[in-house]
Amino acid sequence: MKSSIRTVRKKEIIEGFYELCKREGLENVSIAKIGKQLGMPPSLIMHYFSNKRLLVLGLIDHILHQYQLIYKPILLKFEKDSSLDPNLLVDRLFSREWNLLFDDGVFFSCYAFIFRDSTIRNEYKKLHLRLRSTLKTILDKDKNLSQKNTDLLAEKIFVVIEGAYYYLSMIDEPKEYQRKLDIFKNQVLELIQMKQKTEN
Amino acid sequence: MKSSIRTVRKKEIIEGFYELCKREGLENVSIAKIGKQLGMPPSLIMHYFSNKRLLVLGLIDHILHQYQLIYKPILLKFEKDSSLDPNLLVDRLFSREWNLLFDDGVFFSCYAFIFRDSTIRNEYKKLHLRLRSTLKTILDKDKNLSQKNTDLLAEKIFVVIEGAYYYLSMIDEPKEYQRKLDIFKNQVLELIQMKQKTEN
DNA sequence: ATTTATATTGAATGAATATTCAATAAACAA
DNA sequence: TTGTTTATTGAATATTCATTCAATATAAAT
Repeated sequence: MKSSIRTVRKKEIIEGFYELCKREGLENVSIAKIGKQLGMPPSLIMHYFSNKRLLVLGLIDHILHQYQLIYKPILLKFEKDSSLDPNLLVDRLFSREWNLLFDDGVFFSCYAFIFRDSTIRNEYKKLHLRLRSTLKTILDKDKNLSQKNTDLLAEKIFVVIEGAYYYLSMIDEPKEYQRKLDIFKNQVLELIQMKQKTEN
Repeated sequence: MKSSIRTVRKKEIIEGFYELCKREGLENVSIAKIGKQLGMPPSLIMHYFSNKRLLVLGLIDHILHQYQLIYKPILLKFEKDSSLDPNLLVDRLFSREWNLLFDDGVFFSCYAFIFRDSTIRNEYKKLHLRLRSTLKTILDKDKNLSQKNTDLLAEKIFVVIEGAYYYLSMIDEPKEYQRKLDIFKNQVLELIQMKQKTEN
């Protein structure tokens, strides 16, 4: 009830924008095209987003929100159990089921904005800090990792995840993909099971 | 002498394109703007690149070429010496002096194309395979790493480098940047000095 | 029911877009 | 020098772009 027309429509517009970006690429989407996709005049879109930058900002907000929605349940699953099966954790961290909900092309197109827009850069940064922090919370629950620097460990784990996300996006041959994925999963496993030093 | 007008002009156009992308972002650069920047009519640009896709393709070719030019000397330095100082290697791998020659924003904008253009995807893939292969060659020269799976090691090292490249791009505070950089450099050092298993 | 605020429409704007074309100039080959 | 290919120009195309505006409809508040 509280969701006024305004809120609903803004969401609808951003989602239409996102769909078009998936299909045609961010650089090819115009306000007119979004209007056509949603069956509304461009002027209505301008009514809610008074210029295109705000529209892009809204899209990025949406994407980062999605990103978080997908990662978090994976991680929260382990917040219930106080014991931690490293293999299971790693499996979940590298699970790509989110690919159905989430388009990598749009993600990287938007990521490119961080280099010319500090607002966007900070949003991205905040998201990644949150992801690391959640992972640390989970690692802290593991008795085997007590007295280890889990902050540091979370940092090292995520840099592999992000490198893998970047690198694997180029691979379309399934066997090659799986082979490389296994390497990176193993790399993270080794980090978790390593005699972790406290200082860097 | 062998460089015909055609070759020279094409290069000039791509470089103008690249400069504009740095300043204004790939999505805001038009053929007319490139023409203005270079003092030539848009029709001349179309004479050499018959449509915009070819222009983008040329830009990506240029970028990947630059990328390679910057990495390779770093790595080739170690091809001369048969001994390998891991600290020095890691320093070079993470050196960001290339930032002066190379714009990260343009790189990621172009990277986003891999998701909708398989030609571009393959170009990016080829580049990354080459980088890993060069690193392997270097690692193979180190006696301490003999009988280790250097293929695998190169893969693990580069995924950290790439994750770091991605992640550090968000950090503008120099101290924080340095702190994180040190973590990732150390992570690679540990990989090199680790008792590396032969299988995965 | 009347007022007020918001939502929606459709038409219009001028600027910018990629691309085409015919004409001229320069470079090259014979 | 003549002929031919390539380089360069500038004007023109139709289309699309983000954005504005005034008019109308709907919803919310009184």
